[in-house]
Amino acid sequence: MTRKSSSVTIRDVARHAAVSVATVSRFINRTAPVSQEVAERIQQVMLDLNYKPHVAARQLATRRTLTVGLVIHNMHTDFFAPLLSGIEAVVSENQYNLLVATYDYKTHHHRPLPIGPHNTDGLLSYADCLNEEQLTDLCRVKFPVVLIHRTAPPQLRVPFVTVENKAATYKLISHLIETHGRRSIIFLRGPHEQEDSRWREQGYRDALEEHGISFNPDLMLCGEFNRHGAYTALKKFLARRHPPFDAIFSGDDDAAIGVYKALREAGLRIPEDVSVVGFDDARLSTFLNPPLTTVRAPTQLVGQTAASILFDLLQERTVETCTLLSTEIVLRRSCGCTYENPGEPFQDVVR
Amino acid sequence: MTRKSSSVTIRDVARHAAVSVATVSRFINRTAPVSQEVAERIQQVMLDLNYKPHVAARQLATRRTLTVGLVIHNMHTDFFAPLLSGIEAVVSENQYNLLVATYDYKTHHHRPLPIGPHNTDGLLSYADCLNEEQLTDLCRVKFPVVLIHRTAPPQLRVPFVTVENKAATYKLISHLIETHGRRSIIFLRGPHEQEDSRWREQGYRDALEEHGISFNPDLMLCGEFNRHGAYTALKKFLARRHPPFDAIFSGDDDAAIGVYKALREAGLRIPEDVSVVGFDDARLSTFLNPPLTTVRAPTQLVGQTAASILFDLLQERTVETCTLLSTEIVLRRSCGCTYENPGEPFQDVVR
DNA sequence: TTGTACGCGTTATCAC
DNA sequence: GTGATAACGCGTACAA
Repeated sequence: MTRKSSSVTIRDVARHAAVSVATVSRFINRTAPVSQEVAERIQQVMLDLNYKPHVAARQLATRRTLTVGLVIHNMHTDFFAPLLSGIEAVVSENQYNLLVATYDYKTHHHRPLPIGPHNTDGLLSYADCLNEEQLTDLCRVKFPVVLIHRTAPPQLRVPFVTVENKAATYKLISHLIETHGRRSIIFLRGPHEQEDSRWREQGYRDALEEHGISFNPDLMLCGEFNRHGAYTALKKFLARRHPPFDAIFSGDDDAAIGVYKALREAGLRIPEDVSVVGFDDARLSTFLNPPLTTVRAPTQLVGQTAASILFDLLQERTVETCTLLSTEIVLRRSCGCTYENPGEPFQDVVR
Repeated sequence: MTRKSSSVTIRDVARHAAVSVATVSRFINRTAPVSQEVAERIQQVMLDLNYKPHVAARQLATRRTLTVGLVIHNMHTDFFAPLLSGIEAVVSENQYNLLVATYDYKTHHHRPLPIGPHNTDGLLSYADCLNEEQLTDLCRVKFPVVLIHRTAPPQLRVPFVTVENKAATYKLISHLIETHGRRSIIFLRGPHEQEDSRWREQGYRDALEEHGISFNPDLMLCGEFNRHGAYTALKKFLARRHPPFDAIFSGDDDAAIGVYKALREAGLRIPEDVSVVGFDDARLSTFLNPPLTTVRAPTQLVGQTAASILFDLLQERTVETCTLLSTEIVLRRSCGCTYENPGEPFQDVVR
C-alpha cells in the first residue's frame, strides 16, 4: 500500500542521523544511554526536520494515552469553573492532557461512556454521573477512577474526594436556631441521587433534633440545587396552605437565588421576616442582596485533590480511599447577622 | 516480540464470526455493504466479546483523532463556563471528544502547544493565547483553527467568532451622557493585547467625540478585566490628584466588582455620585448592589458558533471567515436608571 | 460481497 | 551502545 505521508517519522530522523530507529527512540525516551556524539546528531536532525513523535503510534505501542478525563453532569453551574480549574492545574503539571465531557447515566443511559479506557488512562467522575454498574465495569478492568462529591460503593474501594456536608449544615442550622431564634426552617433539598443533598439533610435533621425541634416533612421541598427549581418549589409552597416558617436553608447557593426572588415576590424581607442560608459559597454569593450566609466549600481544592489522587493511582502509589475536605461557615447578612461595615461585601465572618 | 494483550481485537471478532477482519471493519465503519446474515453474526460476536475498537490504532490508520481542542488563558473567569458549555454541546453532538488546556504564549512561551495537530483534528483558540507565529505555523500545515474573541491576522484567513464591542460600548457611553448627563467618564481598559479592550476603547472614544467631549487620558486606567486589577487601579487613582469624574466604564463586569468596592471605600454612592457600567452581563451582574448596567454578550452562543464553524472546517465546507455576534445593552440601576419594581433583579431593560 | 496483505509510526525485544 | 525487526490494532487497496 502506498500512502502519502507528509509527516516526518522517526525513520527519517534515523536515516539522516545515520543511526537506527531504535537508537532514536532510546534517545527520545531516555530509555537507554546513547553516546554523546550520537545524541547530539539526533538532536540536531530532529530540530532540522522539525520532527514530532506521532502520538497515536506511541499510544498504540505503549498502551498509554497520557490523557485523563473528567465526566460531569453539565457545565452551567458555578461549581464547574473552580472545579475544572483545580483539576487542570494538576493535569498540566503532570504533562497530561485533559478530556472533558458532559454525561449523565440517567439521561444518556443507552449511550456508551464518552470517556473511558479507550481514550484515557484514568477518569474523574463527578457526583452520580456514572451508576454503580458502570463503576463496577471500570473497576473490573482495573481502570483508575476517582470520584468527586460522592462516596464509593462499599464493595468497590475506588477513592473519592468530597466535602464535609453534614457537620457544616449542622452548624449552619444551629446558628439559625441559637443566634437568630429560628425554629421553622424550610429545607430545599437537591436531587435525591446526589449524596451532598442526603448529607445536608442529615445535618439539618440532627440540628433540629439536638435543639428539640421535631422534623416537619411539610417544610422539606425539592429545590434541585438550582435557582429555577428552587424558585418554582418555593412559589408552589407559598401558594398553597402551608405551615408558618421563619428561615430557609436553600440547599445550595444557586438555589438561594431562586429563594430570594420568590420571597421578594411574596413581599417577605430577608432577613427580617425570613432568614436564608445556602451552601457552596459561590462567587456571586457575596454580592447577593443581602449577602448570603452560607458554607464555604473548597471546590478548587476538591478538583486539585481528586486529580492528584488520580495521578497517584496512575503511578501505582497507594492512595487515601476517602478524602473529606473541611468546610466552614460564612456569616453574612441573610441569616440576620450584621456587619460592622454593612457596605463592604468582601468582609466575611468565617467560622 | 511477544506482548501480552489483554484486550479483544478486531481479529478475535473476525475469527469468532468466521469472517475476515476486513469484513468486520467494513461492518463497523459502514464503509461498504455487508450481507445481512454476516452483519448479524458480527454484531452478536462483538457484544459477546465486549469488543471495543482501539482508538489509537484507529487514529494511526486513519490519521484522524475525532478530537478537537480548546486553548484558553485560564479558567477562573466567569466567562469560561458559558463558553465551554456552548462548545461542549456542539462537540458532543458531533460525536467528537474535547480536549481543554490553559495556555498563554506570553507566560508559556518556550513550551510547545499542549494541543495541536499531534493530538486533535482542530483547535479553538481564545483571544490572544496563541501569537501570530503559532497561528501561522498551524495554517501552514493546514490545521483547522477557529479564533474566539479575536480577529485573524489579515494574511491568514482563519475564521473567527467574536462579539460586537464597539457599537455596544458606543451606545452604553452615549446612554451615560445623554440620559444621565455624565461627562467625565473613566474607562478601565483591559490588557492591550486583548482585542476586546481595544474595540471598547474605540467605542468609548467615538461616543465622547460624538458628544463633543474631549478625550482625557487621565481618565483611562488599566483594570485588567478583573476585579482585583480594577480595584487596585481605581484605588490608586482616587489616592492621587485626579480630575473629577461622574461615571466609570469598568471594561467588563468582573472589573465592576472591584470598582464597586473601591467606590464604597471612598464613600461614593452608585449611581447617585458615580454611574458604573460594565460589559459581558456575567451571571452575577444582576445581583450586584445596585444591579449593574452592562452589555449582554452571548458567550454561550459564541462557543457554539465557533465550534460549529470548526466542524464545518473539518468537513471541508466553506465557512464564514468573520462572525460578529450582536450584543445588547442591559439597563439596570448602576447607571442611574430606575426600575418599575426595584426589588426584582430578574427584570432587565434590554435595548 | 468477501478475503489477503500491507502500511500507519512507534516501542521493545533480542542479538551483537 | 547499537541495529534489526516483530509487535501494537486497525483501515483499505487490490484481487477474487
